[in-house]
Amino acid sequence: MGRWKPDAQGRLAQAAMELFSERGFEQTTVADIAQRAGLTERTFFRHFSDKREVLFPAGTWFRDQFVEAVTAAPTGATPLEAVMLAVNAAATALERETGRERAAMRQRIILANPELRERELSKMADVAAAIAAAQRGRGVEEPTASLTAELGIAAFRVAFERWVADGEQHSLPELIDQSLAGIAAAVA
Amino acid sequence: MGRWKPDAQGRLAQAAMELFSERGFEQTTVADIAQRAGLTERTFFRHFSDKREVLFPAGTWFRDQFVEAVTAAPTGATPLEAVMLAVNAAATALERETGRERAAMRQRIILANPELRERELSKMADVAAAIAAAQRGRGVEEPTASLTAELGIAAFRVAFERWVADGEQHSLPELIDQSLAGIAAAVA
DNA sequence: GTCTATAGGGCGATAGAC
DNA sequence: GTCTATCGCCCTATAGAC
Repeated sequence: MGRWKPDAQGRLAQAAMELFSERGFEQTTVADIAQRAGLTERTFFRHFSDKREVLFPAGTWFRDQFVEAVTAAPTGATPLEAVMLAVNAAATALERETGRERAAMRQRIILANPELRERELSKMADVAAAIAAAQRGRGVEEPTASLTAELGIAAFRVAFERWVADGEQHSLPELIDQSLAGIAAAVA
Repeated sequence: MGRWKPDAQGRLAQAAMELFSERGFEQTTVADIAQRAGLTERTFFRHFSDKREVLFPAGTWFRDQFVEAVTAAPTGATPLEAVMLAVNAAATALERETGRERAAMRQRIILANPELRERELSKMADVAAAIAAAQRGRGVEEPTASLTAELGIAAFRVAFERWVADGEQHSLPELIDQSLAGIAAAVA
């Protein structure tokens, strides 16, 4: 046994989720979170650059799912096909690793607060930029690289919102397919 | 002449743009902005809910350009056509009312700071949500309403970034057309 | 207009792990 | 010895309360 209890970051993230659910993001101070995790305020800021970031402890994991799938797409795949593969891969990984219940709880917290909504949008924009860069790495030129990346993120966003809605029965990859089909139908 | 100099909000916005350009967003305090505008810190927060908002003094004007154009689209127009009309109308209005130079300066400030980038993304997400609502008002069903809205915003975003880039010669509506054509080509 | 709580950064001290 | 996680205390600016 070390001097400190293990996984300080995980305990902070867990405590934050609980407190944000119980009394809301605004009504929870960083000191509250740290206290519940058995740590101090100062330590919180060593693990997370700001209070919102505690809801995104996965770092670049999510973004990496997209980037790796784009990079691994067959050489013959069109730019849009590469993005479609990536969105599907990321959706499958998210459903497997996080699960619908936890994703829905996290989404409820985020939607309840404008600051958290902003941070979520920022993370998705980072993903879009990373996808565009990966596309350029496969030889796709601008503006196609950015446009297909934005298209993929748009499809993901719409599918995700439906996935976490009450009463939704379909799996995330199924909803992604519906999103992508909807885009194709709208443009046709 | 009234008791106060006119257009307090405009003076605050102008002072903020200058100071953010000169020394950056972080290095500028609200007190600095208020002082340059000849007002107090307290007055700043009566006009803008937070420090970032001073870069978005137009309120809902920008969003309204999209919504009005979607609502005014001919009944026969497809969902995507309605969005295309709206994006073009908003681009034309922006180029006319703001101009490329001022838009580019504002964009430089925003890109230099993550907090401002987040706020910008949030505003664009508000526009997308408003477009989707206007589409539903025309009888377009989900998820098509949201997907076409996201598509339009994606086209606008990519075109806008090119427009404010150094050395760009095309007008914003021209770049919008290229974006929309790029989407059609990628999906075809 | 004044007062105050909280976010969040700077810096140094501490005490394990190695 | 070095490295790293934790804590303590100081500070300022934001932003909301009164």
